[in-house]
Amino acid sequence: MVMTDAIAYLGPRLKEIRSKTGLSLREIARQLKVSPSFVSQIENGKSQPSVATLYALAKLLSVPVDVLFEPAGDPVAASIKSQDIDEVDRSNFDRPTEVWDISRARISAVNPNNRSIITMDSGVSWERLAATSEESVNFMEIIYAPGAETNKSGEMIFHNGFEYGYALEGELELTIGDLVLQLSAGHSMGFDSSIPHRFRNTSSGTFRGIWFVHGCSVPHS
Amino acid sequence: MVMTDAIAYLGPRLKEIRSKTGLSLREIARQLKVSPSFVSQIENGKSQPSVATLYALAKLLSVPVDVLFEPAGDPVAASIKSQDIDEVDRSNFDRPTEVWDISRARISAVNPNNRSIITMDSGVSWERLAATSEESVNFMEIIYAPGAETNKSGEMIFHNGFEYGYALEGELELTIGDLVLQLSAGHSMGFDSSIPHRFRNTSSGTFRGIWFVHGCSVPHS
DNA sequence: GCAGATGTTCTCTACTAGTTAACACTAGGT
DNA sequence: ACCTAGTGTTAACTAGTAGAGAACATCTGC
Repeated sequence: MVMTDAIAYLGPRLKEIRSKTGLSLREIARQLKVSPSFVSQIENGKSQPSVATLYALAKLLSVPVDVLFEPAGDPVAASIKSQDIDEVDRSNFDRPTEVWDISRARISAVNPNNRSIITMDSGVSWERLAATSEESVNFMEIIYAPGAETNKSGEMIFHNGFEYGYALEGELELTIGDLVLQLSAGHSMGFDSSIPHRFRNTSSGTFRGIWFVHGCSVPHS
Repeated sequence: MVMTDAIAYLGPRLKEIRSKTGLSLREIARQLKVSPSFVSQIENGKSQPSVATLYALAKLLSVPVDVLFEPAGDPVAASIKSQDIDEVDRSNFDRPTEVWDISRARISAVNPNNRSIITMDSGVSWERLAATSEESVNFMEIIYAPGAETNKSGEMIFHNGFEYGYALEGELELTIGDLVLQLSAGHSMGFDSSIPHRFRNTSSGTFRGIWFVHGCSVPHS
C-alpha cells in the first residue's frame, strides 16, 4: 500500500488553504476557539488536531475534510469566472472560497442535499452535480425562476466548448444563433457554445434541467 | 445551520459502514494496528480516534473521510474491502462510445419520442439525447431494467475519459474501483472512466438516469 | 462440553492536544 | 524615533484522552 503519510500533508495544506481565504491564523483560532499558537503548531506539523477540531477546521474553511489530506500545491482552479456572478450562496458554508471548489477527486458523488450552489443575479442558479479532476467541465443542475434569463440585458453570450442539456421540469426558451427552441420536460439538446446564445424562462413555473458544459475553459470571448 | 456535533455521528456511521463490508471489528483493529477494544470504543462513541487513525480508517474502508461525518442510516457510500483489481477483460463492445457519433450538427435538439435507441441484451438501453459535431461525447439517457447490469459476466470495464451521471428514478449500484455506491433519484456523480467499473440495478424497479460519457476517444487500444 | 469466533466494558497509563507566555517580526500613526 | 496593533513562531507545562490489556458475555459449529 502506498500509505504515504497523508496526515503529513495536513499542515502545509491547511496553511495553503487558509492563506487563500485571507484569514489570519489568529482569526481562525478565535473562531475555532483554540489558541493561535496551536493553529500554528498544526500548520507546521508540530502538533495534530483532534478529529473534532479537524472537522471544525474543514467546516470553517468550507472544504471537504478530504482535501485537507491532499498534498499542498494542488491547483485551486475555479471553473467559472466571477464576471457573471453576483453572489455565492453559502448557506451551507461560512467562508468565501473560490467559486467552485478545490477538490480534484477521481470519483465524486454528490448528495442532492449537499450541493455547491452558485446563485446568479436574475433568478438563475447552478448546483454542481459532480466535481472530478477534469478541468473545464461542469456538470450541474440549472434552475431558472419564472421570467429569469441568462443575461438580463438581453445580450447573447458565447464561449468555447459545447453545452448539453436535459429538461427535468418546466420550460426554457433557448435562443441559439437565429434558432429559437422550446425545451420542455424530457426534451434534450446540445450545441456548440461558440454560437451566441441566450436562455429565458418564459413560463410561469420554475425550470430545472441537467446541464453539461464542457471545454469551456474561458467563459468569454 | 444544523451544526450538530457531526463527530457524534462518527461512531454509528463507522459501525454501519464496517458492517456493510462484512469485516469484523477485530479484523479492522488488526489492519489498523490498534486494539479491538479501541475500535469498539470508537464505534460506541466512548472514545475518539486521532486524525491519523481516522484517516487510516477511511482508507481501509475505502470511503472519503467526509462520509464518516455523515449521519448513519443513509446517504451515499458503502464499500468493500480492498482487493486488487488485477485483470479486467474488456470483451465485447459494451460502451456507448463509438456506437453513435456520426452526426455533424452544431445544434441538436431531441424530442423524447424520437430518440435513437440502442437496446442491449441484458436489459440495458441507451437513448441518445443530443448529437453534436463533437466526437467522443455521448449524452444519453440510460435505462437499467431490474437486475440488469453493465456486463452480465460481472467483469468490470474501463476506458479513457470521464463519465458523469444523474439519477432520474430508481436505484443503481455503481462499483467503481473498490468503491461501491448507491445512486438513487436526485443523486449524481462523476468519475474517471479509466477506473474499472460496473453498474447494476439491484432494486426491483427500473433505473433511469442522464449520462454523459466524454473524452472516450479511444475506448480500446 | 470445548474451541473459536464475535463485540463490550472495565481499569490504567503514556502521551499529546491544547494552553499560556514570551518571542520576533511587520506596517501605520503620532 | 516610539508607540500601538497586527502578523506568525516557539518554548514549557499540564489536564485529558487515545489507546492497551485483560476479562467479560455472548454466539456459533464441532
